Amino acid sequence: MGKGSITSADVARLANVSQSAVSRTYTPGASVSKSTKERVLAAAEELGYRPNALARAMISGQSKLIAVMFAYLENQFYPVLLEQMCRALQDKGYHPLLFMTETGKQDEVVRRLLDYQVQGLVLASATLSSDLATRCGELGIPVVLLNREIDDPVANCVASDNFTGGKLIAERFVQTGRKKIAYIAGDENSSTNRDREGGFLAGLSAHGMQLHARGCANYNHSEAARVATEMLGGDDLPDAIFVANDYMAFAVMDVVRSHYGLRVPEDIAIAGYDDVPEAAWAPYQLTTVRQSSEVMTENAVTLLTEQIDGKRVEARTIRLPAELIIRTSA
Amino acid sequence: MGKGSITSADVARLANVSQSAVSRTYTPGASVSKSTKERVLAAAEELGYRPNALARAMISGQSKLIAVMFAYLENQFYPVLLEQMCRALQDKGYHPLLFMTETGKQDEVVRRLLDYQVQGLVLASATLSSDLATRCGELGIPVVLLNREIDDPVANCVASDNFTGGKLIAERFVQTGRKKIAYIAGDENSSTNRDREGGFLAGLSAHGMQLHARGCANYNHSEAARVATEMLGGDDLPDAIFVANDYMAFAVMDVVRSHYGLRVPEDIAIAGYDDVPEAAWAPYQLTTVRQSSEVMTENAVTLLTEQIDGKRVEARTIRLPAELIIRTSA
DNA sequence: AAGCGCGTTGCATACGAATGCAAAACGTGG
DNA sequence: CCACGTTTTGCATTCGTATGCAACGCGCTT
Repeated sequence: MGKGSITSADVARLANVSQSAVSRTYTPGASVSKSTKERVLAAAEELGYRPNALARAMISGQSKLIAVMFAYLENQFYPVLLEQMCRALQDKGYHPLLFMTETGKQDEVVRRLLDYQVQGLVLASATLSSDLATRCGELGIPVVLLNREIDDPVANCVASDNFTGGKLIAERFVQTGRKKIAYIAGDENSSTNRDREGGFLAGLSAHGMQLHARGCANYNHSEAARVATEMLGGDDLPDAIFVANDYMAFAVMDVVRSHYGLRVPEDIAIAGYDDVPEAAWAPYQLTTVRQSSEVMTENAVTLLTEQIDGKRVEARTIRLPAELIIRTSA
Repeated sequence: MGKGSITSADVARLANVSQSAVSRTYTPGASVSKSTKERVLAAAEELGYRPNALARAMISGQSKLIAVMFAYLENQFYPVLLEQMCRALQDKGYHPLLFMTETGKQDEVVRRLLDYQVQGLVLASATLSSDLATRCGELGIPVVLLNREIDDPVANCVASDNFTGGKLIAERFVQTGRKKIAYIAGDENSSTNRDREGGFLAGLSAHGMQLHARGCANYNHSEAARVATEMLGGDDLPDAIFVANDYMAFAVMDVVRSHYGLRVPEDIAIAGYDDVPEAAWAPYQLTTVRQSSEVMTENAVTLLTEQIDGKRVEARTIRLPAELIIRTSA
């Protein structure tokens, strides 16, 4: 940097104005006459000048940086979310600083992210610790949890109505005459799993039914395959399985068909959650609950920017309506 | 920021030392005695002090920021790459600033990214313009192109040996007795497509064969489905199709089986490129060419950091060996 | 005890842009 | 032509940290 970079002072010299004038030219709403502005811009153009965002951030306290944390990107729901989040932030003039972090090493990561004076924090992947969100809240930087809810009053949450979503799947199973209904859970500690399972069980018991079998696969593809293999290994097979997300549901369907030669949905109905793009693909045609990543992103960014701009202080939780997408798998 | 933030001066006051001493405590290799270092760290701990990375970046010229640009994340190869890139950069003390950008709006994005004084630039997705890389090279910031090659002397490139990869697929088709061989291209302007297709054609003509049909789907899932539908609509069907990447190959397989009721590989062999995780899933079992995202990432980060640290000035191109992964689709 | 050298320390300044304040330029009306 | 109000402008300072330089202290030698 040191050598080649052109500073506002350089531009000022060339344009025969003060450094302040240059600064004001690039500050919307500042007091500069049209003529000096033009001269500054011409000089800037000639030198290839661009204001140093870091210096600007220091003095204005506006880094325009937003930290975005994900635990993993394998589940296809998250890349989509990330892509949209990125574009939405860019459009509003913010810049996403991306962090990937498994549970456990979060403390270090959060410290480093705070070093960069980020103005907000977006947390995705259901498995991130939540007292971390609390800590940031204390420091006064707005936090949005995506696809996860906690009762902490400092964190904003955007999630789909997982309870209702689970219930919709239960009703679908019941209506299509399924009797032996199983559930394969995601991460037991996540709010998404808790709510989806809660809604699902509530839906079943509303019709006087209860779970036939249950397993847990931690939102992991290969674990889901293993759990499904076990679940179908006995002789009292389920005739329907609700899998806590699409990504695991794909693994389950693969086991059901390839390993056990069973048909979906004739022998077993399968349902997932998320409606990732792959759920609509021919081999799966997965019945699922849609979580619109566009809508989630939009809401998250709004919550964040409102707090940054000081338009609102208290955190909010937005629960988006669950929409059942019926395809052939159930 | 303004209010709550604790500065090195605050720590200095509490520890009864100068601000310099605090700074030196956090600068590896600086001259501080053990005793003052301890006092500083104690005071810092008490106040919850952390050095401001932005201020530090300004003066040292080391922002420790790396810009990472992707055009899209739908093709599952890219999220995997991104995740690994992120972790690798984090491990080396760098922080990825993520930008999503379609071709066309790149200029604006690049300008904004340069404002943040990034120390390096990673470009992924085969469809990014390449004179952009040139421009950054001129500004003296190292550039690495992932999964794309250009002949510009300022840009580092890391890609698999796409030519050989394409050739391997051709040989596989020939060896398994395929006669009417088709190709579905990705983006015509991308080096990946050029090389894969080139290698593929070379492989065919080495056995005195030539292409039976050709279409282009721009690395896009739905376009691939459309192109496949057209290609199989006539009465002189191909008996093998090489699709320029896995992501499109899935769409093609879906059309082949669901829309036309043909069997893979009995009626038509299908091959892809990338070996994304989904290629190993039961419904696809796709024969493909592996590009190891770990190895690509590793090489890219090394190239970048070497140039940043000034250990090397000239750019390099690394071509990773192509590995044929044979599954049941071909 | 004086002299030398090395490891520490603080002072002052720099990085590059934003901004409060006062001075200067401008424009208007009397 | 002057007085007054309204922009425009520049000066100086600020953000938080790093670093060259000079001063300092300590231990060791002669």
